[in-house]
Amino acid sequence: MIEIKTKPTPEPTLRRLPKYLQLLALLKEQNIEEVSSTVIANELGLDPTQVRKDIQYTGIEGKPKTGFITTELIKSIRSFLNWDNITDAFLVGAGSLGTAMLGYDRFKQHGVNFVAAFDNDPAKIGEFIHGVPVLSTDKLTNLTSRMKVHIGVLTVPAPAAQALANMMIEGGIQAIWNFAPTHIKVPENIIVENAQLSHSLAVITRKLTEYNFNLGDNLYDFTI
Amino acid sequence: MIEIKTKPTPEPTLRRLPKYLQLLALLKEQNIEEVSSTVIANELGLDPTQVRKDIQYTGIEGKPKTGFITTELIKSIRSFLNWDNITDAFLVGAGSLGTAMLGYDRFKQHGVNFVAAFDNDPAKIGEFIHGVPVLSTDKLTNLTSRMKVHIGVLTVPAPAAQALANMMIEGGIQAIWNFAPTHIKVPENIIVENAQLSHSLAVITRKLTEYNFNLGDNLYDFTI
DNA sequence: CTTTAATAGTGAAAAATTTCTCGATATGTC
DNA sequence: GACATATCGAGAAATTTTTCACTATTAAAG
Repeated sequence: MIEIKTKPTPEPTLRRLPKYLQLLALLKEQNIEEVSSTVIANELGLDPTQVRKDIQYTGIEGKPKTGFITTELIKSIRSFLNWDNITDAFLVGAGSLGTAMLGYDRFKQHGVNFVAAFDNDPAKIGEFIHGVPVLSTDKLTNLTSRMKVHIGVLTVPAPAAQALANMMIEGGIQAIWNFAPTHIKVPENIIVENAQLSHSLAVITRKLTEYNFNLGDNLYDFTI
Repeated sequence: MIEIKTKPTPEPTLRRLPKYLQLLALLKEQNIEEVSSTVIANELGLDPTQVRKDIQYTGIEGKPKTGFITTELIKSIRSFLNWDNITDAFLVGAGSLGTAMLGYDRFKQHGVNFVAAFDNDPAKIGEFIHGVPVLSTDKLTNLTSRMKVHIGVLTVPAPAAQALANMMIEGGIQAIWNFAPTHIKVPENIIVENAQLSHSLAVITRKLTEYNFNLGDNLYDFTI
């Protein structure tokens, strides 16, 4: 008996893979046909071994001395992330952030296709935003299950977030991309990816403080 | 001689601290005066020790059996993140995402104050978006240095990102919050926080794939 | 054809982060 | 006032992630 256990991919790796894609797109534009981990690492300020290990997760093999074929590497990463298939998604909350996201062309390159947006504002319901129909949140649960949508993007104010998340979960959603500035509680089997601005901002504001405190170095020595 | 070396705060900790603030705001609303690491951990699905260690970075002390005083804990975290001071910031790129960010009230709670936006679209220059004046990107370098602005938010298309980042750096910017879907190269002493949607999306789409592949468990055994 | 240089791939080491264990202390109860 | 209980704080252990060291392979130069 052979037992194969698939380890989940480390999250840090998943967050770096799109960076490689961004760079690879530039290289492809310049008709650079081969690329090595070393080049990617130098370009992005990372360690070459780390890049190589990240790439290995996607299953592609490189050749010593030359590295990887640019177009194949792109394919491999995109396929690994499932960005070469179209996945339907709902957007919940058609405010300014939600509207910006509906108009964000780039999602198409990542396989995300917004089939409907939901809002509770009667003025918005029935309208189309960037070609996507805005529906009443009343229909959220029902449509999630009927259309078998697996990704829900939550761009609503904090107080509304949990209830709307629950509705999607009831409808069988598998993953919630949470932009609402609040924590949402979900069953274990639901994937939640938090994309709150504040999380990211905290890194900046604290690092700025530490940086200015330490005057350009992470070490601050003083003598008494 | 006593030598004190300040270690930088781990990034994972910085990203969790705002989560605690979100929860603490809810507890405060409910007039809950004391809160323990255990409660926070349970509420957010984290480990109590981890919560305690994160909180310790902010310098506050708790009491056995009861925990922390809610309002003081909020103060401590906010102060640690420097969210109790107002920091001026520039927004570069007044597109739909940029506009959404200028209208995002919540930044005031985090001490971020947009003093100007920059764009190269003549139709936008001279206008005000959510009360913030839109200026020509020609003035970016000069104003960054004259106004001593330390945070620049980059919400432009990929091809424009590097040049505009360079202009801010030339003007003496210290931190760039990069929403442009591309990597930007900066000198070592500049803080770059990448907030690209694609990084976050990759986690979702891959996890969905792994989840569906493994049918609800991270282990998939089969026998030959 | 041999030598040199660059890189993939692998396993080990190191570093960072998370989780566990335990003693000390505060709160409330019998 | 003694006792049970919950939590903090600190150090140790475990886990995860990154980096290092080495071998094998390929391409190109001499």
